[in-house]
Amino acid sequence: MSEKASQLSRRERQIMDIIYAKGEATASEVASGMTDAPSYSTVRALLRILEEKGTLKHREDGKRYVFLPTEPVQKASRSALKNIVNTFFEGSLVNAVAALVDGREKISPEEIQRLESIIKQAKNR
Amino acid sequence: MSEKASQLSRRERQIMDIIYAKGEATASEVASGMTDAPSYSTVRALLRILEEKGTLKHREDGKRYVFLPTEPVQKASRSALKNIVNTFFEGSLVNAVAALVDGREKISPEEIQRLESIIKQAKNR
DNA sequence: ATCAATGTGCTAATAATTTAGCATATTGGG
DNA sequence: CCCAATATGCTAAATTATTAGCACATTGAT
Repeated sequence: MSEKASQLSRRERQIMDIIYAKGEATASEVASGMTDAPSYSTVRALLRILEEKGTLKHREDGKRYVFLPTEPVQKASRSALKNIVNTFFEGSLVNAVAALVDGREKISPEEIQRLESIIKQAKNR
Repeated sequence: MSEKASQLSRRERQIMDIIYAKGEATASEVASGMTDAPSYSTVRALLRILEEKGTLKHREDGKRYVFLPTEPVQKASRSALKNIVNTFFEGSLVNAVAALVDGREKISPEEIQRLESIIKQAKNR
């Protein structure tokens, strides 16, 4: 289990999710992305805390700060998936995929094709 | 996005994960499942809070309470997967599956076979 | 039948999170 | 040139979450 991720508080996670989804974001973008956003000031405070914790970093774009995750999205996403597979699917990759596919109304032929090629690739490894 | 789930605090989520993984659990089982467990008393307090929130319910087994999720595991797992797909994979099922498969060292022939049949089923729907 | 082990219920203190406010700097438009 | 808009830095209050303690009930073993 990724200990670090679960150390984040409710708001902190919410913010990280937004930033991961967007790739990177300014304080006001983060605020806009929250349905139940607190004040701008509060969002900035949380961003600062996340930066202190090392979860986020920022670059400067003119006078604004653009925040981005310290941990690359790929690593974070795999760790999140692994958590779910362990929590809900007893570690079974296949069961997780089944749930993903079943959860979908319909899957386009293009998607089917890509799924098939993913499996084909996995086969010869 | 599942709003309810993200309302849970750090400890609350930790407990829910344990209970989802086990299906159901007593207070002491939950405590055992936590690497950094606080006192038994604390765990019980959290279980009570989760029950007040409606996230958990319990049945009585002799004198003990056995706690189980209000929301069935299937529903919770799909909602968790959906969250991840939206947060990290721009809503793309296929990309999520790719990450799941890539994240694995090796996949057994049996697993490959099951994956293939999952896709076959999805195809004719 | 008594005592240790293990359970629940309730309460209260401490720690962490969440919140907003004020001071101040920079930029672009009128 | 000056002001509104939008930014950051810092601080402190308010709310939540986390924690443990005590009182009491039940069960099983000696």
